[in-house]
Amino acid sequence: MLDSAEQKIKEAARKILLVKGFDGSRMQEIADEAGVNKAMLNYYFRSKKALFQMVFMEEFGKLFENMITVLLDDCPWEDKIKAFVNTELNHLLQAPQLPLFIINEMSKNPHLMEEKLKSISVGNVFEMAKTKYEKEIQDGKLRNLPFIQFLMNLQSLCIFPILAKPVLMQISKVSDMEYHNLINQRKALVSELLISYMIIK
Amino acid sequence: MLDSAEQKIKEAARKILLVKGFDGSRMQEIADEAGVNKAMLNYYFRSKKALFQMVFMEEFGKLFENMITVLLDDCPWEDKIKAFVNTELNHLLQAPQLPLFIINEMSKNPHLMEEKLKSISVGNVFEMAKTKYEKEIQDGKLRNLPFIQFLMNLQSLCIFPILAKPVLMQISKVSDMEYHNLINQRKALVSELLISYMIIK
DNA sequence: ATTTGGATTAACCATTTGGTTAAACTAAAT
DNA sequence: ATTTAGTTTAACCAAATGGTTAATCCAAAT
Repeated sequence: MLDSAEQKIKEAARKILLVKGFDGSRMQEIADEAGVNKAMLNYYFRSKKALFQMVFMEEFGKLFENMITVLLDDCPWEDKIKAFVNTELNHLLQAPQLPLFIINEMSKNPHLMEEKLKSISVGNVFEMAKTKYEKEIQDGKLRNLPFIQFLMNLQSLCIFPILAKPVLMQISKVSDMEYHNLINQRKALVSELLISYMIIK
Repeated sequence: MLDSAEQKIKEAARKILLVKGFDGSRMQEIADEAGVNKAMLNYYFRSKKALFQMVFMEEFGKLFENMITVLLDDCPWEDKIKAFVNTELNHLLQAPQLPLFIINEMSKNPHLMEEKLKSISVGNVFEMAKTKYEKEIQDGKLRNLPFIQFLMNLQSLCIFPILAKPVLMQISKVSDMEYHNLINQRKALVSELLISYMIIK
């Protein structure tokens, strides 16, 4: 059932936890949002921690789907960068709370997602992408930059402006809509910056 | 007095709040860390909120000192970028919890630092730096990129790898020391990336 | 020696919070 | 009609938490 109590709780928990985090969220608030009795949360999910971990795992998975898909695709790196930046920024514009949520909870408990990481075998994907990347370097098609640094650059330029939105909005005094436009502008700008630096012609 | 109760509380509060945030911190824990009775926190700082705001304002100021100093300096932009990246990354390596703390609490309450921002007149500094920047563009010395986008790139590349350390460490499987080295490597890499893109020769 | 005023403490309080439980409800199976 | 098993609810509980207060301490001023 799409509107079973369990589903309603899941969705309510996702909504509340993503915005307020573990410490900031209240079981009662989630129950209210779901429109069910508070005891139902414990009935279906045993504890606040278990409820949180369920939401965290699901959201954490989403964050990596995009990266994995694009990095393993077999198109030229120029296209790969463009595709990555576009899909990543589109995804983030629709779920802007996601990165702060992940980083926050990972900082509190770094081992939170070790199992999940293994289950989606991020390690393998990382290594495969790295191998492809290094092949291109040896072929003289990419600049000789450590893969991890390239990944940091890529993710930094996409994610940080979403993360730091409230800070950046205040210091640059732009409206919500203007900020949204700035992010859309970035799709082309970030691709251009990375490609001009990475691709050897 | 450097070790007056008030000072001890301040320092303990900074230490605890920076790591655990407002919701995650307990007054008792701060009191223990400071080695004073819990009632002293309310005696000197009225409430948890007031104590938090004091710490937040001070830390927030620190984050901008560097940016302001470097951006308003009158050296060539190539040097400016190098100086910015170096001092910023050095600062962040010593206080890695700072950006997450700021972004976190700003997301919860975007109006938290409006007054502080005015008191250090971030708006003015931003406009002055922007004017200088646009002058260089008109002189054909810098690429024609909106100032805010340049600032986003600069800050993203410096801050995000510090913010996302726990996530990046897990997916790339590097140790603490290796991560520290990666960040040190970035000082040159980030400067090079930005300079090669921005500076027109 | 006494007074004075800030600093410090232990005890206390009201509220919030995550979690439990026993009873009640419901719908399907017998 | 009765049983059964899962679902839902209200009431309850213990622990934690931010904050208050009255009493005490202490050093400097009188």
